Amino acid sequence: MAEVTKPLRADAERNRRLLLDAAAEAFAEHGLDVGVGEIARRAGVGHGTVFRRFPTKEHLIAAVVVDRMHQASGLGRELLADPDPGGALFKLLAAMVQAAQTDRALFEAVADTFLANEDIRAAHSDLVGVIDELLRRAQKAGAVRDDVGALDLLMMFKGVCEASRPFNDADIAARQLELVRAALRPVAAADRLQGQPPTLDDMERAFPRAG
Amino acid sequence: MAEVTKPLRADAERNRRLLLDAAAEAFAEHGLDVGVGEIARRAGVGHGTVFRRFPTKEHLIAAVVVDRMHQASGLGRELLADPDPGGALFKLLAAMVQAAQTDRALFEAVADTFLANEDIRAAHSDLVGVIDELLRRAQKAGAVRDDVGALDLLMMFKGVCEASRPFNDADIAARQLELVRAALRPVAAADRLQGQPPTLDDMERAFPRAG
DNA sequence: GGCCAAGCGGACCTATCGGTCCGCTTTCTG
DNA sequence: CAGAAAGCGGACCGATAGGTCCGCTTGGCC
Repeated sequence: MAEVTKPLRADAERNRRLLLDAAAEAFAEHGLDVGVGEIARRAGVGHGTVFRRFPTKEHLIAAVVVDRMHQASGLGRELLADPDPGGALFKLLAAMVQAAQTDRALFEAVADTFLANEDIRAAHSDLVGVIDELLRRAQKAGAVRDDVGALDLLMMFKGVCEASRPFNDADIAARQLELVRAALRPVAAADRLQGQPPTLDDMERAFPRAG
Repeated sequence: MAEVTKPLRADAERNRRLLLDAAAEAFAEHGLDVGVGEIARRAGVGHGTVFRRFPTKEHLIAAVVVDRMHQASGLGRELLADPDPGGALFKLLAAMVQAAQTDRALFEAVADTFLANEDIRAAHSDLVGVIDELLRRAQKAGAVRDDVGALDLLMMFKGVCEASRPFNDADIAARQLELVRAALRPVAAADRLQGQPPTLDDMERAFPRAG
């Protein structure tokens, strides 16, 4: 996980970025099944180069995923300063939904096998942390019911992405997000959810550490 | 689309069922990427047999999907007689969520390329029709906000499935479904959704007919 | 019971994928 | 500027997938 990376040579670093971008683009267009060859071609490098930088294809995917997650948590941190707690939370969700519409394929990766990857786990925990802060702020302000947790939110977010993905239509995604908003409105005591919100531990259980 | 199928020979018909069941099981366990060989082995037939009955692997997948969709719309029709309109709607959704938790992989298929398959399209339209009836009943009874459509529902359903899938935990899925229920509660005029519910035509646009 | 179409299954083909290897080139350092 | 280390890329490999073919078997009908 994020070793002490000695600096790459200039050309190597440049190619690394080219590859990450090309990979993100290729995954967005054709799903995770695009061949490494196609990615290399887009990046304008030999496909041997891919495997020197990323030991396996999974490593490459993981690197792209981590990249995107960092973007999201970065935005989330900025939004912590937003004067409108409820609005800030939904701004983040909206941005994530939009990003996800481009990077559809990556969410497959996160969900399926790759949470076994330590880098992704770390980036994911970080993101959950940020969302948690935004959520608590929104709850304290009375903008969101207080019987839901960050993971509930993240799951609903994922739901919106997956549900609206095939339409590839921003309006439809926005409509679904609006329904999420409705689901999150404060409710009468009688309508509160049973049980506790899922936790990161629940996820750990669902994704046992590699091995 | 559902040609006038001349009856199969007895052994062929038996093998067809064996294959469909084996395929459903294999897809559930290992995702859509299981080899045709593995499916054939489970069914206890040679893998050449698979390709005689289903010209390509996609046809096999489509057949399994159609099977499941018919089950859902069948249940939906029964529920139309349920004295509690709101409850009936959610009973169907709950059953579908549960089924989807087993047949995770199949939903991939529906979403991605396979709505290009005519059989699936037909089964899907039928299911949407049933859900639409159940939904209108529930709306007329005041159990559900009336600014959502059947496809809104189906999308949220899909969202719940996808979101809770990796947890593989019925409680978590139920919790998400409860949040959907919250989203569907009647709302004040000010909180109504903008625009119209998505229609089957929107889907047609998103999934152009094969060609 | 005998004939024949329908069905069967596994050997086989081909394409493609992830991944390795090695001779050549580029960058960095002293 | 020169030598060494790092990087490069494409030929190559093995595995595995979906799909075809054809000699043999089986079930259905007169």
